[in-house]
Amino acid sequence: MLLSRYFFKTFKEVPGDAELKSHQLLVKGGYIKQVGTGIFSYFPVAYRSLKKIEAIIRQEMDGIDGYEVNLPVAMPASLWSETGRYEAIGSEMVRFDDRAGRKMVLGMTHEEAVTDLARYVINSYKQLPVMLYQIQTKFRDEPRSRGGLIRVREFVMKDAYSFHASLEDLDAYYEKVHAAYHRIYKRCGLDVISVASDVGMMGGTGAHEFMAVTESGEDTLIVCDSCGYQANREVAQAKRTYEKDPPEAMKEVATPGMKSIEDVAEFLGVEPEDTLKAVMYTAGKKLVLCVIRGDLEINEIKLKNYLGVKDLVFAQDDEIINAGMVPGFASPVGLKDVRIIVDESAAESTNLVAGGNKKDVHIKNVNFGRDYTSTEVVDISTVKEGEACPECGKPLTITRGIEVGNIFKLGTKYSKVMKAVFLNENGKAEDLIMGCYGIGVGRLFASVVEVQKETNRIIWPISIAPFEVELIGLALEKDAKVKEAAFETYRKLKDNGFEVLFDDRKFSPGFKFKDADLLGAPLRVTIGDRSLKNGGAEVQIGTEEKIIISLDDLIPELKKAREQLFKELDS
RNA sequence: CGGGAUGUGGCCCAGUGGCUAGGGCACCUGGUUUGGGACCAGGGGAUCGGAGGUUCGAAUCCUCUCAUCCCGACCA
Repeated sequence: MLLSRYFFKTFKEVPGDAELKSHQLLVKGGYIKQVGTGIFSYFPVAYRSLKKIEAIIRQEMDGIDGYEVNLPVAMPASLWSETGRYEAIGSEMVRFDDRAGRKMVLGMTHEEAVTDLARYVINSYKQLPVMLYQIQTKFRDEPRSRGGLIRVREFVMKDAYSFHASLEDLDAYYEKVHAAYHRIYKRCGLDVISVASDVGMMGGTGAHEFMAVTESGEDTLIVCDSCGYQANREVAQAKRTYEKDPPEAMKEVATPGMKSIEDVAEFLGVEPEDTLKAVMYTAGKKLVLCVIRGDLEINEIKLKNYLGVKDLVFAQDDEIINAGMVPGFASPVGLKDVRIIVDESAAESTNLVAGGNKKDVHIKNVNFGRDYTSTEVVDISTVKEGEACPECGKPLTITRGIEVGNIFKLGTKYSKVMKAVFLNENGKAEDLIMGCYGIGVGRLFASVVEVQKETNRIIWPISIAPFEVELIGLALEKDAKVKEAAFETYRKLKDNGFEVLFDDRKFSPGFKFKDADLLGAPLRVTIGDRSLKNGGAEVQIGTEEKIIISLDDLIPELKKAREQLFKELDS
C-alpha cells in the first residue's frame, strides 16, 4: 500500500472532548470519526485491524465447534414479547413501527433470535450440544456512552449461544469457552484477567467477565495477589473475623446533630466499626431496612439479587418517618412491621452504637438477637481494600478494568418461555440448557491501545496490526539511489507476503515519523541517504533499539522478526 | 432522567452590542527544504448549531430548540 494513495489522515490536534488515551490516539491517528453520541465510522486502517480481530475470534469459536450464523438487525416486537423483554427492557432498546404499523425493535442482544433458531431445528438430545455464534452490529441506546470506543451505542459484538442437554454438559462447555476466550485475548496481544461476576437480572448459575486491567476502566475489581482470587466488586466477598465481647446493657446517649457515622464515632470516641449503619431502601414498593457495620458500605447489587428486585432506591425522609424512624438516627431497635436485612458484619459484632430512633439520640451496646432480630442475615457488604481474601486470607487489592468479554451460564431462562425443548433418551421433553458468551470487538480494539504505556504512539500486536511493516522512505525525490532502494524494498516486502505500508509521500522526516508512531506498525523500516551510508535500512521492532540491516539481509531478518512476534502471542 | 458545561472554516481556539469575524494547524499554487510534526510568498474555504425576539445595529442580549461533553442515576 502506498501511503500517498491511501485514504488516511492524521491530526495534530484532537477534539477537546476526547479524554481516554485510546480515544485520543485513535482519533489523532485517523482510525475513527465520531458521527453521533456513541456512534462511530471506522477508517480503513481501523477496519483492517477489526477484521483481524474478528478472524481470530472466528478461528477460536470454530475451534470449539461453533457455527457462525447471521441474525436479524431489526426484529418484530412479538419475538421479544415471548420472553417478556419487549416490556421489561427500558429505553435502551430502540423501538419503531414499520410501514404497516408493526412494532419492531433493533437487536441489542440476540437470545430470542437464536433460541428461535434452536427450537426450529433441535428436536433430540442427539443434536446436542451445539453452539451458534454471530459477529454483528448491535445497537443499544445507552443512557451514557463515553470514552471513545470503550462505551458506545452502536458496536460490533461476537455473541455466542450454546445449547445443552444437561447442566453438567453446560459446565464442561463453559470451561472450553473460558479457555478459548483466554486464547483470543492472548492472540490479540491483550492481557486480561477473568473475574467472577454478577449474574444480575439474567438469572443463571454462574458468570465471568474478562477484564483488561487499567486505571481508566469502568469496573472495580477485587483481586488477591496471593492465591489468584479475582472478582468484580459487585460479587466479591471478604473473610471477616469478629471479636465478641459479652453483651452490655443498652444505654441512650445524647448526640446532638451527629447524623453521619464519622460524626457519631468521633463524638463518642469510638471507631466506625463499633457502630451500626441502618439504611432504608424502597425495593419495588416496599420498605426495607438494611443493617450493616458502620465502616462498611452496602453493596446494592448483592442486595438487589437477594431481594430479587430490579428497582432499588434510597427511601425518602417521609417514608422513613412513616416507618417509625428518624432520618439520621435510624435504627432497627424497637422497630415493628419493617423488613430488616442484616449483613453478617452487623450480626456478628457486639456492643455497637446504633441510632436511637429519636432526634439527637444514639444507643450504645446494641446487639443482634437481643435488641433487634431478623431471620435474614446475609452478605450485602462491599469489600474494602486490604480486607482478607475469602480463599486464602491474605489482603485483597482493588484495581479497575475494562470489561472486554463475558461468559454466562444462562440455564433455561429463555428456552423455557420460548418452548425450546428437546426429547431426552426417554423420549421426554426437556428445556434446552443454554450458555451465552460475548466479546465487544471494538472495545477489545480500543482496549489494546488503552492499556499500552506509551502515550504518544501506538504499537499494535502484529496479529491485529493494520500493517505488519511500515516502510518510510526519506527525501525520495532528492536522491535517485534512495528512491530506487526504497521502492525495491517495498516490492520485495510485498513479494514476500508482508502487509506493508510504504510512506512515499513528499513530507519532512519528522512528519512521517509522527504518522508512523500513530499507525503503529510493529515493524518499522526507514530508508534514507543516511541509512544507506550506514549500510542499509534502519529497522525498529516495537520499541526496541533501532538497528541497521543491509538491504540483502532485510527480508530474512524481517521474516524472523515477524515470526518471533507471532510466536510471543501464541498460547 | 437529574446536575454542570460547551457549540465560531475540516481540527484547536480568540473575539461578550459597533467598520469587511481573527489566528494557529490542515488544504491549494509557486519556490526553497528533507533523520522527529520545515520555511517564504500567494490563495480558497464560515449564512458564528438552528428558530424566533430585542435593537439603528447581534457571534455577542433574551426565549425556545437541537447537538456534543463531563458527573450522577441506569445498563442486556
